[in-house]
Amino acid sequence: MAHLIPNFERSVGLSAEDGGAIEQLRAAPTVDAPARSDIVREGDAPMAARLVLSGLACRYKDLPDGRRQIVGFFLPGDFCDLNVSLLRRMDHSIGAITQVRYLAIPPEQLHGLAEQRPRMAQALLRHELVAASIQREWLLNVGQRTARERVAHLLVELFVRLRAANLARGDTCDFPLTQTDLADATGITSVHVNRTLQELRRDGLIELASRKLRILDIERLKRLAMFNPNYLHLAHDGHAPDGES
Amino acid sequence: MAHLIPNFERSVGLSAEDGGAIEQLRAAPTVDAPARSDIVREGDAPMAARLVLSGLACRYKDLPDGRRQIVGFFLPGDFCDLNVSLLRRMDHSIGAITQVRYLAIPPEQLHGLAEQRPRMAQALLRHELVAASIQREWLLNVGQRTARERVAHLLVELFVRLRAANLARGDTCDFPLTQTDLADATGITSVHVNRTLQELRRDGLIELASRKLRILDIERLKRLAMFNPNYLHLAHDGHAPDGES
DNA sequence: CGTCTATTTGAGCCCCGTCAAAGGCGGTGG
DNA sequence: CCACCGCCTTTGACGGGGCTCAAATAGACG
Repeated sequence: MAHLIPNFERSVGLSAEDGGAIEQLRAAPTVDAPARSDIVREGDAPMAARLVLSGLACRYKDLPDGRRQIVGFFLPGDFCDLNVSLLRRMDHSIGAITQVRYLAIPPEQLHGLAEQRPRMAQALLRHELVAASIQREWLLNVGQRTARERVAHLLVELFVRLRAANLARGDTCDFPLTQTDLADATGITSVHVNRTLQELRRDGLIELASRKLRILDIERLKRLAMFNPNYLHLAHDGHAPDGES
Repeated sequence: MAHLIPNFERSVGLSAEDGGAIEQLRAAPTVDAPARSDIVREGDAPMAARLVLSGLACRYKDLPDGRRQIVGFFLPGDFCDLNVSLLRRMDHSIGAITQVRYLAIPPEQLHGLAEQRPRMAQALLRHELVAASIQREWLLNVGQRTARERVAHLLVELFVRLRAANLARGDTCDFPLTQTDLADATGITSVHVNRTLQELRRDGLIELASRKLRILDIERLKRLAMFNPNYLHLAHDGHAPDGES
């Protein structure tokens, strides 16, 4: 587990001197959620912020008749619902795709941490801003791109994020999403996701089988998806604290 | 203009005792943007947070080939890009639908305010969380609902938000959006928006003409749209400050 | 009263959804 | 080691919701 917290540090832009903050976080209880279980349901009262240590989770919303939209994925190092104690009811659900291990951080601990360590608070806020930016790109994806472009874009995004989290090796990464998951995330049918994936395979862009994704031609895939990495804000280039560039 | 800042206070959940903070905000320069102009372009370095005083603005993203997705609307009292100084480049654009008057608040002023007045900081954070929640509902809207449902949902949301901002009279409100705007916000074609609006009119649900919207049957419209108001978090029911309910 | 933008209408068709069933694959137990 | 089971993937036929292209009409504004 030790290697997973650094993953969070990087994603959040903390340097080693903030290690003490990390130590405090590790005091929070670790929880395991089985694959395909719900971690939080819409309508619940928010109980804790969650820091994903391992596994893949998603945030989703559904309609009374069963239609379901995945609105985001949580990779190891990602926070769910950081500031959730400011709102009374959850407006979305969180589900585990694979088995998920996470830290359940009580609101008081989070508040205390934020007050003691302003840079930590800033880093957490930044993390939320990036999440909101990704949400916007998804809306563009679902609203404007064709099925091919949508699937390609999602694959590229996940691959880039997994690589940034050190969870890819070369051009390959684990890929636990089913085609139904991809369908719910892109707003197309699982049947059509299947045909779209076959096209991408036929065009020599990807390999995808038995939960492994291999990107054969990332440049062509990015062009097809009109992928502009800016929205991920991967470079930590905001206000560099204390003048260190 | 005096009546517009209270509109912001309510939307953000501040009580009268925070009036001093409001006064400080009014020190920021007021700017007018002409209708149909861009206020911020994707790729710009973020310069200031903006508090809309009057008019209607939107946040949008576009693709290299011209396709465009509106990802949110800013009503009077709404903040754009509150914490934008934490990210180096804008990942989206902001455009004025009508003429828009806003306060341009420099980052330093905002930071100072947040430090002096923790309740203000909390209120601003809450505002951002609600904006993120609305984004998620939009993704559900565009990803899962049919054209009829999408348009109905957007109309209900805008009406409810305008009413909450005291910008509706009875069942009627100003509605400056063109059918092209509605199309860009819902991910359908303007031609199809037109036909969809005609259906809603034929079914006795709305009247919409010459920039005026009238809701004839809000309950039926909500049912059609599967509108669940939770996501707007309109009741200020988070941490009630200092025990006042 | 001309110009510009927004709305409306029509015809044709294609992308993607629906429904249904078959096949593959991993896990489990006998 | 095989048989079975559940889930996921794949395939086919068909239909329809929404897109495209194009042009006509209606309003807004000077």
